[in-house]
Amino acid sequence: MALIKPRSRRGGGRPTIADVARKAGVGAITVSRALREPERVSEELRRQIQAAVDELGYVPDPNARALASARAEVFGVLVPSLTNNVFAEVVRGIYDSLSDSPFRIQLGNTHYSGLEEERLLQLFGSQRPAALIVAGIDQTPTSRKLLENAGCPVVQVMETGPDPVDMMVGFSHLDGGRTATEHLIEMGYRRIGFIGARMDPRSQRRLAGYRAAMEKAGLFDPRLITTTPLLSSVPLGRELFRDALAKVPSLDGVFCNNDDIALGVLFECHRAAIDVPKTIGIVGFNDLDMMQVAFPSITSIRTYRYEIGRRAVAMALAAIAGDRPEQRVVDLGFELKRRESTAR
Amino acid sequence: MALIKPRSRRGGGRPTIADVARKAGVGAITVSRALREPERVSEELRRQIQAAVDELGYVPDPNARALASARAEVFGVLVPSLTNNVFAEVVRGIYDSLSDSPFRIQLGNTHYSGLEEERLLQLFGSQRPAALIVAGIDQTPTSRKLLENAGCPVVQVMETGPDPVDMMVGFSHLDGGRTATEHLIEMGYRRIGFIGARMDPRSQRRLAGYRAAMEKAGLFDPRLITTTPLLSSVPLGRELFRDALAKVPSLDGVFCNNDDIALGVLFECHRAAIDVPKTIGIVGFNDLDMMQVAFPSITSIRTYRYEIGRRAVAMALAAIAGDRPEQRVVDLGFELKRRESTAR
DNA sequence: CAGGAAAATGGTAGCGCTACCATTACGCAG
DNA sequence: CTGCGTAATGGTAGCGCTACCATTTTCCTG
Repeated sequence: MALIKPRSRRGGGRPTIADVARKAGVGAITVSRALREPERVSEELRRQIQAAVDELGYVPDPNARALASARAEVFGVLVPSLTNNVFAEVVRGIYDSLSDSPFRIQLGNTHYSGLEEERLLQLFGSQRPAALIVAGIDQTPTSRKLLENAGCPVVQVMETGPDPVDMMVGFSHLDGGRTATEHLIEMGYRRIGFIGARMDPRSQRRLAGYRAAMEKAGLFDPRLITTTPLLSSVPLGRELFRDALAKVPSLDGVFCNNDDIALGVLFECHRAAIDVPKTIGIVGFNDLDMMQVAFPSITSIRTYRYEIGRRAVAMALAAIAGDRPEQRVVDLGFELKRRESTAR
Repeated sequence: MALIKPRSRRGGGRPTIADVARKAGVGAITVSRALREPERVSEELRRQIQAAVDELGYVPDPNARALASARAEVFGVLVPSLTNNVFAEVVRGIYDSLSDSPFRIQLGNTHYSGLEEERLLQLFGSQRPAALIVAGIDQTPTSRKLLENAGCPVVQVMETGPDPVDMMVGFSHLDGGRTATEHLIEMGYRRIGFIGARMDPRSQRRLAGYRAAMEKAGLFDPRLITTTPLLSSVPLGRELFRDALAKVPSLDGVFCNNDDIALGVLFECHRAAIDVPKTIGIVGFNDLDMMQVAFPSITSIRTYRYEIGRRAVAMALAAIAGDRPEQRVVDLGFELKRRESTAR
């Protein structure tokens, strides 16, 4: 009956780095190094240690690691919505880019609320993340300060702008809105409405692009604009279009703030037997894959959401590795996809 | 020139619990308690401590907390896809239910891969999460063992089944598939196809439900089934429908494995001038909100994804609090939404 | 008013890991 | 053979917090 030191009362008896070290006959620190910087440990010890790790089924405790190194292997990601396909794609890009790395992802949903964003930033910051990726460039002053003091690379995504906290990947929503509207004008539409839900800052800028194009063509009329603070959806698109049409019966085109709205408009046109594109032209935004198979297919502004996510991670990873990219603001652009819904 | 102990070289100089304790004139442990179990600290000290916390801007370090208590305030969530609206809704339910709690969420994307699931479970487990929520009930033996040994409440979501690891919230996909198919039969359709992409276990069970209904009615014909391992999408729905129709020109109805596919079918019908519901009846699955505004509106099986997420969290929270619910398997059911696409 | 339970507070000793600074081993120039 | 730079390894001391076990104070009961 040996007097063995009892297994620690707390940690649930999982093997620790000390167990591995004992089994491999080396110091704990060497195990730590073998795991994190293998090139600094001799070939032989590395093998021994690996064997011990496998045999014991050792998995490092990320919490202990984070505490000791004052750095968690976590990417904090903040988006305003989880169900909106646009952000889901960005998030997917982020996940795919990080799946082979040691980094975990901490995803936060701000619900389009600045206050919520501050709360989450505070929470995420307390973990000492390796990097932060946040959607949008319109942080509150408090949030901005939080980002600046985060002590890690920060990437603002979805949009580009003049004053990055650190890095940015996105495109110009204003230009997107203008391009969409100019296309409608070019195709001969005149009484072109803007329909948008959930007018977040990006939507506001698309609207500004719409307005710029309309004013330049001498077609602007505030009555052509229909918006709501409600969350965007296909049914809502249908409702808003009916409102818009009731307000301006001479409407002959719509630039929809996103594809959900556009689809709602299309369905209402079918239902009301309004000819698309003859009577009404429709342009969406984001180019969800259903746009190209809709009947008629819907013209839309293609955006590179997935790529934004990938790029953001690539830039953050580079910054973590020490080489700050010289190009701190990356504009991924967009592309107008001309389709049947505007082919008058 | 006092010999003040230098600010720790590591932790970046943020205030710690000791700083708060000093400022409030109490012991560190009392601060810890005031923050976690306020009712165990006297009114007065609580106020003093709160004041110190506010003044210093103290935020507890979750890593240190997790290490000391061998328990991280983290919910691990594993889903096969981030962009599929179905899982996005479940995840949204989880986030909304947890937003006012101290728990963070660790979201993992398995890409429908058992291996990836094992990897993530291993990773998540190493953090000692407070609870695990995983999609599906068909874990590999390794994953199942990992879940059983996680040492925390586990909720399997999306489906119900006979043998929960711990708890379950979902519904019967087999019954859903059967109900959808029976509806088509009842409405007078006879050559009813099944169209499905990404045949994960849930899709397989919907197919089984379809098959059961068809066989019972003496209508089953394997040529009516069209599937692909590709990821589901609206364009793919269109493709598959064309394939199905080429294979079986007499097709007069389709049960689509999900609403994306159904929408693709509808668009193709428009394009090919096939009358819905006269010539072809369409039923979808999940009842995305666009189904009710499509033209014609599409019959679908309504599922309660958001509610599944909420319920899963509620059950996990209850288990954490110590009261294991006696009902460990919760069936949230589904509802057939009859619409124009089957109103022959 | 003693006795004892309960409430309120604090001290100590880690949790499992890594930063920092030795220490040792080795090779090679002088 | 000495001296010294470099590579490889290890020991020590925390990281910031909480579990565990005192200790003190308060308040009841008989």
